Amino acid sequence: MADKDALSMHDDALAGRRASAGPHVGSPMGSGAGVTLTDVAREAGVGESTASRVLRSHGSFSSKTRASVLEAAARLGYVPNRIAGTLASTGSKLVGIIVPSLANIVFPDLLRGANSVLGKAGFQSVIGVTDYDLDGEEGLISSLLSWRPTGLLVAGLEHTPRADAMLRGAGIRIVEMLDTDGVGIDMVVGFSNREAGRVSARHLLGRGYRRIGYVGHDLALDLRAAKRFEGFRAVLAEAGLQVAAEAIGAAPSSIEAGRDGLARLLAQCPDLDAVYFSNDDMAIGGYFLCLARGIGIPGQLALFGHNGLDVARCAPQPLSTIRTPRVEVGETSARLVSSDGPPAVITLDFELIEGATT
Amino acid sequence: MADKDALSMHDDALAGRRASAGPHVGSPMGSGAGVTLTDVAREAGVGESTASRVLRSHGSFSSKTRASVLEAAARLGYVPNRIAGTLASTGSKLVGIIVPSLANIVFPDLLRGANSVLGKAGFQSVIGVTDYDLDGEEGLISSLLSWRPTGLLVAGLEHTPRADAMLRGAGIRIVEMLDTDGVGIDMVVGFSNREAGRVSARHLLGRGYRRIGYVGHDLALDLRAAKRFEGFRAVLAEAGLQVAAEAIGAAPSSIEAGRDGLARLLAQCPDLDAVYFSNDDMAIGGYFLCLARGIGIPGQLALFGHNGLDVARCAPQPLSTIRTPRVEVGETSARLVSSDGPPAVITLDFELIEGATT
DNA sequence: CGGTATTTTGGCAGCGCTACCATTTTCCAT
DNA sequence: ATGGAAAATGGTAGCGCTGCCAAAATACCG
Repeated sequence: MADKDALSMHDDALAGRRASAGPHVGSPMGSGAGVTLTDVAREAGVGESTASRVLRSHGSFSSKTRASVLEAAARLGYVPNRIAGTLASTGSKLVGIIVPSLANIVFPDLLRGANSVLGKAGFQSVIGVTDYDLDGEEGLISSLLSWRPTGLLVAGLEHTPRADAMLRGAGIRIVEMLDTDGVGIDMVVGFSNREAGRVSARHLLGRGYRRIGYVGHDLALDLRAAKRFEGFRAVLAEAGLQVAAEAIGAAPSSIEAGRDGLARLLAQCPDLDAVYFSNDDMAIGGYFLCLARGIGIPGQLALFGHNGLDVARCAPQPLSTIRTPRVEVGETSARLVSSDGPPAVITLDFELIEGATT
Repeated sequence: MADKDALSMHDDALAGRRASAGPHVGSPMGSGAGVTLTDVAREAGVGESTASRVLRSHGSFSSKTRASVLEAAARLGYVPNRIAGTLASTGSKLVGIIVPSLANIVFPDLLRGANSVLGKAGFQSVIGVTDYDLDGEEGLISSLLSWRPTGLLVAGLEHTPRADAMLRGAGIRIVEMLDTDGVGIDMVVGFSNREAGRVSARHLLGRGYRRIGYVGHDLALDLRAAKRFEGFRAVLAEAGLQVAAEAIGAAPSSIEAGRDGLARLLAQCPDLDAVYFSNDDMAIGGYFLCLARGIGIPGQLALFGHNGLDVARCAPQPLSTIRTPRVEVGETSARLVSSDGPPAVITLDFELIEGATT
């Protein structure tokens, strides 16, 4: 860290990374806030546009000029004003990301994938959290749009009519993530939750389980979990079966909700031989309940989750579940958001993990 | 068919959303993108500044004017351009948040707290992830600063000299989070990790454990974990003891790393009576190992973590740990970032949770 | 009803930067 | 040298909005 130019605009594409001009750091007084391009240009004895070109490594300039501009910028502690830059140019180098929650690791995973790719491409992520509220999402969309982002990544395909209209009319790339069961606005990156539910059901049926229960969280809010459950029941129905009992909590998914949900389910219907959970958090809760009560897994009761979290993979008995490519969805979405191809739907594969709980 | 309810309700919701993709909303052509305040003003038959005042509910205007401006804006699908607004005014309504990682739920928790408070106050969060790299942090700081945020929230007190200089010189509110063991730049919100380590050690000693091991992750990167360990060892030293053995992995913390770390630790030193983990993820990994191997907890081996995660609280034997106020730190930081008081250090309490593993 | 408060309103100058264009300088081949 | 192409450079018009100020409309008072 000893030797980058103070300018350090972070975009590595910029020239000047190796200029190593400044003898020291810290600007003379106050700081770089307030130092404008005009100041730098004057200090370097060049025109404004020349300074701008150098700082952005865009266009041509002599290496002499380059050096003096960089030196002046470093000495003054110049920090470019991207707000002004964005207004003057076109693309904003901002990408909005909207997720329903940050409490479930699934979404931070998504963010992580997206942010890492975006960062490398010189974009900044602006986030919005809807708390699973579509009206809240509508507000966030309008709010994010006002920053004139290059594109918007949104979890889910369902939106209010107004949100839908805003997204369509925004004139920017929209990527809807994590769900391919439906019609997208522009780009869609994800997997089929319905199919995941189907695969889960087939797995349980294939293992011979017949008295199957379901433990889930609020389905009116988590539309993707609802689609999984739908696919799950469809397969059961094809086999002439149905879910023997279900416990659906009103709270968001959590380990505790899974534990309590399974307790209620068993109270209501003690002779189940397998339980499908809305996701791994819930399933781990169920698993903990079984451990606590000495319920044999999978002999007495089989457990199946969804997502493929670390905690599920590392449990004494690895949880049978479906690993979803959350980080990859984020990465792919980020890659697409600045592309200019035609609208597309990208379906990524999920993976059935045959753990030790089925 | 008894279970049809949940789904049908869900189906309706989906159908409704999809069906009513609005007849209007959004301008005749293209869309709201491109519609400027000037357009709205012209359409409403008022001056630009009047339209601006109405749309911001700032200043005075007749209710008649208000109605026509609002109507025009709605009809044209006007979306204000905050970039231009920010450039023209002063405050940016953007707040930068820098965290080392998104893979550990601790930081999403922090983000969640901060973002929820910020959102309510009309701010947008712009995030940066350093991957525990201080040089990366430096780049992110400079990058975020270029968006002229109202303030910056940063996890941790340690920065490169250059980053430190940039933060001091930025002329905006800086809040350093999650650590009060050191000197801050402006505001600090967090708790003492060193003290948390001390409290943890005292707890173990108080329960009579004497042969204590440590399982941690890369301490050169996670400075806060290092401070905890330091406090922990200090108390042991005061009691004339020292850590009997330690296993420190090079990878970031994870359940798997905790499991493997404990395995190595036990291989190397089988007669421990307690283990202190760098955090709950690691501790849960250790717990799982004990379950798998049939190691009695806490009889044979006691486990102690840090953070107070859900998974630790809900385990069959709740983990003994320290609950840290992560969300609160985020909330408090967000509240402070737009304040104008003098610099301050706010120390929040952590809580010792006497679980069943010690 | 005149005259002074008060409320509304519109014009316009930037905010800091980039894009475009015109100009100047440098570089070559002749 | 000498014209012409290429490289460098500087001037300047906005980008869309807000803040300031003066002008216009309305309200109020005796």
